[in-house]
Amino acid sequence: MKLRFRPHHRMKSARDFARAYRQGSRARGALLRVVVVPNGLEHTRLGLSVGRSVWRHAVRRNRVRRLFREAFRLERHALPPGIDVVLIPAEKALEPTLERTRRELVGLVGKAWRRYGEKNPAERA
RNA sequence: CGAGAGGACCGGACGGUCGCUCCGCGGGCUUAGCCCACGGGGAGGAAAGUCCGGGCUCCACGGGUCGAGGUGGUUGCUAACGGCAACCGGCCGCGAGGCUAGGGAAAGUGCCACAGAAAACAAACCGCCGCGGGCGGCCUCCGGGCCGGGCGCGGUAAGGGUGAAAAGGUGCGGUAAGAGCGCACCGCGGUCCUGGUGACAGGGCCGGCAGGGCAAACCCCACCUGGAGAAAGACCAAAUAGGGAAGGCCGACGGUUGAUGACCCGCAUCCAGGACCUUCCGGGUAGGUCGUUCGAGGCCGGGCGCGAGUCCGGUCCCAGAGAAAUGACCGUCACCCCUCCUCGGAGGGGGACAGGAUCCGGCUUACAGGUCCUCUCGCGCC
RNA sequence: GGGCGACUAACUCAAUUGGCAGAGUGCCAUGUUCACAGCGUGGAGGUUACUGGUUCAAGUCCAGUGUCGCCCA
Repeated sequence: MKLRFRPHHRMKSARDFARAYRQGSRARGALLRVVVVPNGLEHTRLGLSVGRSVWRHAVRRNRVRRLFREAFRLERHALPPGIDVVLIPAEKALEPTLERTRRELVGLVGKAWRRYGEKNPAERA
């Protein structure tokens, strides 16, 4: 199984993010807030939103982004296909580790995806 | 050895596994593209702050003056600069060196609180000194003499006091007391000479002294500046709506009896018109491509220059992302700290400031640890 | 990426041309009341965001740094 992360695995337009925030279901943990929404594609896509309030310095902010992306890359096949996943840091001044982020990512996406099914029973079929 | 001054530089190294991106070459497929394999490139000295200057792009543009903003020793360097170099002056340091917005206050305006007599036209509070008349006290050889405080007129700027600042400083002479009043040295102003491209420096002569500070207050002088900024700008260009042109179709109702077929009705053709169809054209949104990395470029050698730099030759291609890559997890070895001890090992911990977004030249700010060179002062030894 | 602004007592704001940093609310003490509120009296509280410079003197002028906020799209 290839653990690739290609450009088409990334949410690229403001419309994608707006749809996720408007229609998606959310879940929150110690490290992550996640938003999930179906995207009508066969694969799962990732969106990152790491703002300036998390860390003032770009190096620290990039560290958070890169760890989130790495966790998504490694766990992509454990997630439901055909959804958009937006990851947002849960706290300011976050210093995540890869192991914790991977565990929390899988758990929270599953939780949010179940919530989406309860909210939209028709689409689930 | 200790204490310091200046400058240059580094910013862990190597390897493994899984990934990202660009370029080259080859291959495959369902061929605007996607995928695979191989080789190569992939953050910084500040990439940062955005404080200056330029390249580049678009807009505006006849010239001059005024205004506004900026800069401010001189000479150079540079594409340019508020940068840099060398030099000059001032201040600080025993010194190596450091700091320096450092033009003009005899163009004008303004400000100088409090204190103080007085804060800029100069003047005189306490003083000091002289003269005048009067008062009191003491002495007396009865002529007067001495002392005291007060008043009036005048001299003075030494002393006191205030202040950040009060009409050069020190010394000697001089005087009723004083004062550049006179003299010497220092300072200052003018003028001439010499040296220097120059800022300035040195010297001669003359003048007894002109005159406060603030221009990062207004201002004057000299010089500089058109505006916007890559989200600049150029090109390609869906879907939908709308605009224009041509053709088709309709022209049944409706068209001052629309025109023609002499006239009327019908009919035909044509015209106007049309909410329909096709094709084309231009504008233009989403989206895409370019701008976009070969450049005031790096390295090496040589020439010129004290230097900043510059010229010549050789050589190299050295990040180009785009919801935005340069990452994640390990191992080994160096470096630093702590603990243990069989003094050489074992165990544990640590490594700063910080991430390109159009590109350069500077400035400023942040920074663990470390390397090298030159110089100064002190102590000791030879 | 580019262009601007603000920062003064615990809070909200003043401070002329540079000349002793103030006001209201709040806080503390005290009086009044059986008690509380209110009112009266007195008082404390400041590195003027920070670091330098100009000046005799800086909250004010100049430069740099930090934090917060706004605008362009």
